Amino acid sequence: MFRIGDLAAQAGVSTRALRYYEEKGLLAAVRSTSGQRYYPESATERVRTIQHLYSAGLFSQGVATLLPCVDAQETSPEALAVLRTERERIDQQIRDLTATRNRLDEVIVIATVPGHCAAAPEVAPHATSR
Amino acid sequence: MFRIGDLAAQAGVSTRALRYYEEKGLLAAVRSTSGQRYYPESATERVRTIQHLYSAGLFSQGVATLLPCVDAQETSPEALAVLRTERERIDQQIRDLTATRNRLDEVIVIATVPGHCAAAPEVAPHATSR
DNA sequence: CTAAAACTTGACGCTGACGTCAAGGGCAAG
DNA sequence: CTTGCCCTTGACGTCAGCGTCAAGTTTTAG
Repeated sequence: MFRIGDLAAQAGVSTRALRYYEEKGLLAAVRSTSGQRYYPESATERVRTIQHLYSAGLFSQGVATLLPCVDAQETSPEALAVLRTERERIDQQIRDLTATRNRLDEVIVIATVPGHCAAAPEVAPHATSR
Repeated sequence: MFRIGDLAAQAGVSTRALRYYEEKGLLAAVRSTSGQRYYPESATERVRTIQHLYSAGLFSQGVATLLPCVDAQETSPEALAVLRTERERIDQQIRDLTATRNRLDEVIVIATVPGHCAAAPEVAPHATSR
């Protein structure tokens, strides 16, 4: 059983974040008689999952809905709808990011390759160096 | 030459956003003697570019640095560093998002396919229905 | 000319995931 | 027992990209 500081160190987040997750119903903790939080080993993994979902653009509400599915394999029909919606959103986001990345790559190539040619891709026919 | 309301409608953003972009040095406007803003046709495209960069996770400062490169093909060495840093960040973000999407897909499959089997992928050998 | 619509600057509000004090309580070591 | 670190709740602060209201000016339509 970890104390909050240990879990924070393990998972690489702040104790404030962990209390915030509890407040949002994302992360439960066993309390000692004096009120101190204790977490099982599995909490580390759960915190990482929470972080992933957050960084995928979900809000606390969405994370709260999807967490039971992701780690307990229990999927309510309501959650399934959220799953599909979020999946689509993430997929779209990936497409947008890929497009933006390609544009940046183009700019980088133009900036680094001296003899650049905007209109013609100028790809080597069938044999590149190495 | 568009007025601010026209440009907002064309680009699908608010007038507030356009003034904000100007404040951040992302979008210049010609001013009439009375102070009203006028934008060239090309502003529509520029606004879309700004939106793309924002949605890729850049802050105003980063957008301001990269904009001259993206639309004028002038890349300072300072900007090139930002380009590469942001490109890496976006690339990492794409990898993270893809991983998260795959996890969601897994949950969706488990939730929708009745006879699910966690350990074995159970892919049909070489002939699926339809 | 006049009224409505669109524009101006200025400034405060909002949202979300925390950061950061503040003021106190708990607990193992010497 | 006391020192010192870790914990508790509570509450206000932050940051970024705008939303929104206010009060006044300008442009456009009839």
